[in-house]
Amino acid sequence: MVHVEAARRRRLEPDTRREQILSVAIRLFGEKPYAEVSTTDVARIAGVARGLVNHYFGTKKDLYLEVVRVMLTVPSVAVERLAEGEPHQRADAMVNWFLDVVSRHSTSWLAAISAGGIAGDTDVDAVISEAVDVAADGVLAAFGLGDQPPEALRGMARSYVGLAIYTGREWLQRGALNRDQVHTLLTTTLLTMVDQVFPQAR
Amino acid sequence: MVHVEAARRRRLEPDTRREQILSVAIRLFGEKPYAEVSTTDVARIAGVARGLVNHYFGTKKDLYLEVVRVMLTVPSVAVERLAEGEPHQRADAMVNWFLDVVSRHSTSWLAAISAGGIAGDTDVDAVISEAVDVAADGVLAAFGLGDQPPEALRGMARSYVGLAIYTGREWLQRGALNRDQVHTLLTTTLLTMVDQVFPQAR
DNA sequence: GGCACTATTGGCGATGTGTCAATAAGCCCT
DNA sequence: AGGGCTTATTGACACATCGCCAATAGTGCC
Repeated sequence: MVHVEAARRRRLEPDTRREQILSVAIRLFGEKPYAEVSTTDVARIAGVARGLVNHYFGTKKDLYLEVVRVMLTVPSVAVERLAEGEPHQRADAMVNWFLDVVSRHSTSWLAAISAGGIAGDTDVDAVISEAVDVAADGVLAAFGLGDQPPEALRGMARSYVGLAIYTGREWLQRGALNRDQVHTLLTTTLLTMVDQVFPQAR
Repeated sequence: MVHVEAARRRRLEPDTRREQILSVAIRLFGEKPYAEVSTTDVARIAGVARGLVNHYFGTKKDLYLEVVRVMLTVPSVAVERLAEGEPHQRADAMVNWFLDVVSRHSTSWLAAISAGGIAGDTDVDAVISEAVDVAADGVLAAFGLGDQPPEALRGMARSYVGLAIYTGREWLQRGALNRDQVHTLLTTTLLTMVDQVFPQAR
């Protein structure tokens, strides 16, 4: 006779348990949109009572914010290494780096990006906006505009990042563009913006 | 003594009632994000039983889709009028038209755009994506590339629209850019893309 | 004025979420 | 080894929202 264990309750280190639940949440939110993932699902798959999820992460949205944060956390590159050579080379290197990162984590990246607002949700927007800020500052730094940039300049850089994001989706999600096309589009526009647009925001 | 009417039930034409409820929904979804608007709110403000909302619009998301559709429906311009003159003039006219439309309906436009996915919700994405398609086709038409464009070209045009959207937010929501700066950014990048990027997608 | 059509209501059942007191797992100390 | 204590974990309660549907009552028509 098979011995059916009554799934005894196990007690883990808070950090361990927290991370375990988080990994389950990352997987689920990567598969289905926010509304279609219930904390009950997360708890059940993690083999845990639903109350525990709330205990560790507070509200469901808090958990989701944590997930998006992780998904958008990108191996921060040594930006200094990009800030070398001709402008054309810098743009090329930066775009390549972006495309590498994005294509490597494509599914989770797409999920996180298209989380752009739980229909305008303030908190989620803030998290994404922060990630965009980091990327934009990276762009500016690569062209030696990194220290104390005026707000307008940062706005323009963020716009460019927005273009990169949108074009990335066009490549990875829609499949309307291939990597080469995305590459030319992004390098070309980046160079024109650095040359002709950025100077307008002194 | 004040005569307190017992709010008698009133019977309207289905079309009228539907539109009345829809207008309330448009207002509410323009003010708060999706999750913070309940069909109960909509019904109460419309002075109607909640069941009626479901009766006319089906599910809550269906109602929301309808709202986003209306918000994104833009006075379609006579594109032909944009397709005149030098490329620089065409770009200028197109960007100006976009900025006019967007600034006029700024609040509802922002709400609809930042609805970009109820965290990746498929249906909402489809509606927004459709609006982007229309705009992208407009861009192509303005430069005489409108008939039977290859999919890659449409993808590039959509990317540009994505840039425009993102830059618009940077202007109207963040306030990091002023209209002039947005204008130069969009015209400059549009011209480079038409000149140097679009040709790559034959 | 009565009747039929149907717009409108109100309540039921199901699902999901946050909270909190009760429970028990596992370590420490004797 | 065993009893006690900390606290990780549970389970249930209260509340909100949603979709659905039979019952109700305006309103125009004969």
